[in-house]
Amino acid sequence: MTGIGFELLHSDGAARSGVIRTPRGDIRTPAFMPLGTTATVKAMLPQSVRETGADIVLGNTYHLMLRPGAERIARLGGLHRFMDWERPILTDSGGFQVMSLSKLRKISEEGVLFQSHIDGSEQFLSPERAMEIQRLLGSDIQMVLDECPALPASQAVLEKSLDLSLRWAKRSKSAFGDQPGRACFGIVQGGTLPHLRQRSAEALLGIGFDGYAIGGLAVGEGQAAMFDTLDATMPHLPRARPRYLMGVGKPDDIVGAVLRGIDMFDCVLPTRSGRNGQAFTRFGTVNLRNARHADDAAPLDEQCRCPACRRFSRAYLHHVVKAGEIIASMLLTWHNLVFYQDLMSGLRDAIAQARSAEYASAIRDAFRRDPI
RNA sequence: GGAGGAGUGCCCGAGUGGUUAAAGGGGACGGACUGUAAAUCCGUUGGCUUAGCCUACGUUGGUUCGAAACCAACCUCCUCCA
Repeated sequence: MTGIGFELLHSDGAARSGVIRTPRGDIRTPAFMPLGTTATVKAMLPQSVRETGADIVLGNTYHLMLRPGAERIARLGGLHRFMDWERPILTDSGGFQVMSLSKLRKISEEGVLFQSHIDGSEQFLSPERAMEIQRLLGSDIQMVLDECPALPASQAVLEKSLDLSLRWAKRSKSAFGDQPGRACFGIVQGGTLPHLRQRSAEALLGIGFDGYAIGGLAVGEGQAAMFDTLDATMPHLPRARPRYLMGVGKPDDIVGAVLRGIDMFDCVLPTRSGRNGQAFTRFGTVNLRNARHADDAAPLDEQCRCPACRRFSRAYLHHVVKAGEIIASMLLTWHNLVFYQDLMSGLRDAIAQARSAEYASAIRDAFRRDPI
């Protein structure tokens, strides 16, 4: 294997904790990876992102291809130096944009023709080009180009989509080639259909990847269906490789997935919700826009270590959210990333102590309760 | 003192006879957000016994089948002239 190392440290039922070792640093798993789609974790300085406990962040092939351009980033010394994040970076391939920008693209066997959402220009992304871009960026973990279908979808649609994704996976792996110290992950698709998930996983294993992602979930199927799909998929993934549930999720989604053996997560929620006035806390979600916080001198969570909680009142956070001040985005993003990272470290500890089910149950309860 | 102009729902502001409980914006209140077209988007915002009724467009009175809209007087504000 030319990629990266993965060391399992503890397991507790299906849940496991470990370390992914890369030349740019270790990634403690289960890991939450903040999104830095356009070469920035929005509203955060890289050093602050690190201080939340993040070992790795994401970048995005499609977005960076459009602006500022992969070749430009390469000329400027690569994505790590460009965005001042010297630790590992995982790049998504643009597969998610095949769904999220579905009105602005055409799929063919060869690849995806996007109409740029920025200036309308045509941009062609093939599996080969997606991998070339990720190599130019200097990505440590590169994702194959896939098609992420929205759910619900018919079996015929899912099957056709899956087959295309598998052909693209093979081309992606081939284009990835041999990059010492860097990894290439395959992406399992198949909607919520167990037999398709199995077929996808087995085909990807046949190609051989450094890690296996599960894509196409949390796209409208609901949590129960998502968990069922995980239950059906996990047995077909090798124990010795990292498993990455793409785009997930809410705290209780993550906890449920960790219990099922997932090692890696990414999601816009902590950052986007932070910019939209919502905080994730051990009491559940708190909407700082709500009037009930206006006179509340107490911190968001007196036990939280983040600056928003240590130095400001709920009343202040409410005020800056309502006033649309930039510091509101900064503070709530910071808080949410700290919450997510502490959630992950709590899970890692719980797994090491063989009490992950208990920990998970507490998190689920918090997010069922009305927020305080 | 004279001549013009204006007063609309929490605020600003459209509307000059019926399709107006009254556009639009803001504010307020609430909701959503899951590999980021998102510092975004959506809903509500007079009252009630809510398929309806009542109260509302400075005040009062009038014209009309019908008035936020037309007329008169009054009140308040603005501009210009003396």
